[in-house]
Amino acid sequence: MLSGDIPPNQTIYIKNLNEKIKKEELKRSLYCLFSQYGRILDVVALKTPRLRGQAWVAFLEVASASNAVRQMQNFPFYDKPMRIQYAKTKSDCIAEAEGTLAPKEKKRKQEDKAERKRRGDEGQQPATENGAAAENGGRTAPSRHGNSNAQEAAAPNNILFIENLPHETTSDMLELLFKQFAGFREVRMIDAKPGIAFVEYEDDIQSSIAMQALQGFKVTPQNAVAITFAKNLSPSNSYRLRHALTPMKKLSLTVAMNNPFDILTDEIIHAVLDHLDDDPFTRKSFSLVCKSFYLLERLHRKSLKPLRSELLHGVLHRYPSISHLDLSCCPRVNDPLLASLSASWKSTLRSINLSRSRHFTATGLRRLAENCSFLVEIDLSNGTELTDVAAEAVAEAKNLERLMLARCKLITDIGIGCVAVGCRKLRLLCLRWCIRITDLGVGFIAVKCKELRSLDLSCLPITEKCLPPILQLQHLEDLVLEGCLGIDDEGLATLNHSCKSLKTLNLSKCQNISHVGLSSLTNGAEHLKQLVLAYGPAVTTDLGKCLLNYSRLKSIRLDGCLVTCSATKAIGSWCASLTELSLSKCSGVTDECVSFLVQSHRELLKLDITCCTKITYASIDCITRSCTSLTSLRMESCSLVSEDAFLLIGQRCQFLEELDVTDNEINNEGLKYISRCSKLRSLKLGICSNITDDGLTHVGSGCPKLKELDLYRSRGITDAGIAKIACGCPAMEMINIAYNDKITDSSLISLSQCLRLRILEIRGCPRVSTVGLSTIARACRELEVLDIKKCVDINDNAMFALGQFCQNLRQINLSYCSVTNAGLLSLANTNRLQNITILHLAGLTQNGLAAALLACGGLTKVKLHTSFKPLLPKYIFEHMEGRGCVFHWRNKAFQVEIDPNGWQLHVGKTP
DNA sequence: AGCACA
Repeated sequence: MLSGDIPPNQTIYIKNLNEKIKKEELKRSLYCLFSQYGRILDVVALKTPRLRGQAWVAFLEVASASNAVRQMQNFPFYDKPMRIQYAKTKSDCIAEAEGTLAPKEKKRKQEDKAERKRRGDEGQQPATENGAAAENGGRTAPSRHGNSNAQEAAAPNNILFIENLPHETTSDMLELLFKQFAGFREVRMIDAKPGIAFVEYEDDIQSSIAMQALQGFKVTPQNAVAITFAKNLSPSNSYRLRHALTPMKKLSLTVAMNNPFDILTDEIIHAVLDHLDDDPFTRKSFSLVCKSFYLLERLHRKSLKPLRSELLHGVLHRYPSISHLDLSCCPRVNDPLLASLSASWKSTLRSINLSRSRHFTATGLRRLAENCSFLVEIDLSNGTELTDVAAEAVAEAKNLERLMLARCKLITDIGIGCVAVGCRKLRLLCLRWCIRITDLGVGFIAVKCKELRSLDLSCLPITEKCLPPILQLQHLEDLVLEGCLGIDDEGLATLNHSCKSLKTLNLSKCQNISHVGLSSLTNGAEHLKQLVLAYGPAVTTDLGKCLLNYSRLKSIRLDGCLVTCSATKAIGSWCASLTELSLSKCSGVTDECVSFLVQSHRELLKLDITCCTKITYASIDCITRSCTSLTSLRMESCSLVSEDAFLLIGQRCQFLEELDVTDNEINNEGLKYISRCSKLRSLKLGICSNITDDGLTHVGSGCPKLKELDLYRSRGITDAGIAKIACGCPAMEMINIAYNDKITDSSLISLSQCLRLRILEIRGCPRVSTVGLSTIARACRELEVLDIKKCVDINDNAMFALGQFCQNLRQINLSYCSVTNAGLLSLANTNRLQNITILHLAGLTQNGLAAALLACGGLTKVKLHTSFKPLLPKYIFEHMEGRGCVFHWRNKAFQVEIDPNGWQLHVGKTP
């Protein structure tokens, strides 16, 4: 090791530091960097010819120093790898703390230094006598820096000296000003000397903070106060200053002078960072505050979602503590990359998402599983090329708790058998669409992995034969058997076990299971909370009665089922109340059913009655009367519900956060009432042709929290309505105003106030142009998804603006716009573009397209017109597909214009 | 490469 023969020491010695970094910054950064290993007593760095590029960090504990020597060895710090050893001698601050720093020793040290200096300087400086050299050096030092003693600032202390006060200032006035800061003690003024004052705080840090905050404060327009530390301290204060400050406090004080944030301890900053974890933008702003925040953020960062795999190599060393790696934006992840990341984050990596990545094999997975022994989660969904060898490699991850293998269609019972043997700690396993896995593999899993909590077996060719061991799992809470057509009533009747721990059961699309099978399967499942029976057999009275066995049931989804009225009456006659009920697309649901249900489930929070086409005003009356705490109501296409029903929603359901009334008869009066729901976050008003700007005005003034608004084909609206929305809903993240022919640039200009806008759909708005979109691009820098299909007046200039300002753009549909080669190419500047659709761009040539495709390095999905296929050189496809991009070809004919009376499009001929 | 505390 680099520490060589030097015995362990509380202090570490670091060399090969970047000599360009200023001393104070270097000390501060070292402090930040090393405080992860323990309490630091002092950081020493000097810029003298002999000592530049080196530093000492003194820890309270030897163990901290040892860890620092080992773990930070060669850590790239200001672009240079640090070389770390134990220090050869004891630091003075430690000797002082131990009470062993004798004055004698100090003197001896000084002499040593003088001696060395003399020897080192031979030939360059005339030799001087020992004592004289030492003393002289001490005295001349300040004058070298060009500061006379008289002008030199006093050392930081607890008393501030205030100058340039208006003569009429009283101590009361000053007290008011200075007592806002913690630690305030008193103001002292001298009658004979107007214009100055002394303000005392409890300690130097508190006085420093007040100084920072009030420096230059204008008491009157002419009197900006000047604050310095007081110079002539009373004897008691000067004693305090000499003895109360530990070396570390001195350091943090010097630091506080430059940056007020630096007086925060690392623990506090880490606690702040813990709360920022899921928001990349906040973290980014955080690390831009100052260099030490930047550094700490790097060290603290635990999750990473790189936009491209090429970028990953560069950050392997930058972020030493990554535990969660999301590679879902990286279509190409090869074995060497898996090997190097698993080497870098060997002891930290706990979770990795490879669900959208390809080009790796069992070899890479094996390295991952072997290196990262703390790995608990791997998402390999969509690994359609992965075989049993890959599953065998995954089985090396002995601590794995969550494994997602959805659509790994080549993996068989053999592969899953390896996983069962290797990963005994599995708690969650998703085998959805692993169509080669049969009863054998599933049964084996259930026998071996006793810790399983959650098991997804959707669409597997399994039968009831694999169920007995599954139902014996002691902790199983979540079982998904969606689309398992091999399981039927007859088979289920053979079961004699029940799973008591089961909390959620999903039997959607299980056409062969009726209430008979359901009760055999859930016999004794007294903790069942959620039941999904969507798209299954008819919901009959018997089924309804069967549900009565589960007294703790909170949520039922019956989407797409034929529901009889008597069945809903049975469901309605429970004593306990459901919180979530979905009846979307249930044919057979009438007002009578709904009324019955909601009257006995008054605690309902979420209700979905999408496409319950028979219900009317009466249902809405009943729902809103009974379920006043409703937070989500989805009722798209309930076309018999009359316009006055919507008033009731606004009057009675003040807690609504989500409302979908797409394709309903709602009018402005209804919107007026609905805008009383001030908690509304999502409002869908697509194809609501009765609403106009008046209605939107109400929404704009009543729903300040709105994040999502859908006005697709709500053809009564104009720019004036959008202006009210833009003004009243600053939190807006997603807006759809597609196919509204009255919308112009003016709407886009108003929407540019919504700085958090992420998704903008203006497809088929023929009157918007480059001007409007460029304004959006300049203002809404978080834009991720943009649909401008058929906006024929949008041209290259708008693309230039997007390329310049919208660095987060992920997805764009440009079909039928007036964009040409140059505009398309400029989108490559956004760096993050993954998904692009271009059918019919008149100004685009094959060379322009080829150049743009190559330039947009992060593309994962490209939708093009078939006519381009033979025109592009073959190597383009090879190259793009090699990078992980998938091409989708469409052969739609050129569509000329939008039918002003509806959404049927005239189909014209190709140009 | 270089081990100090100003």
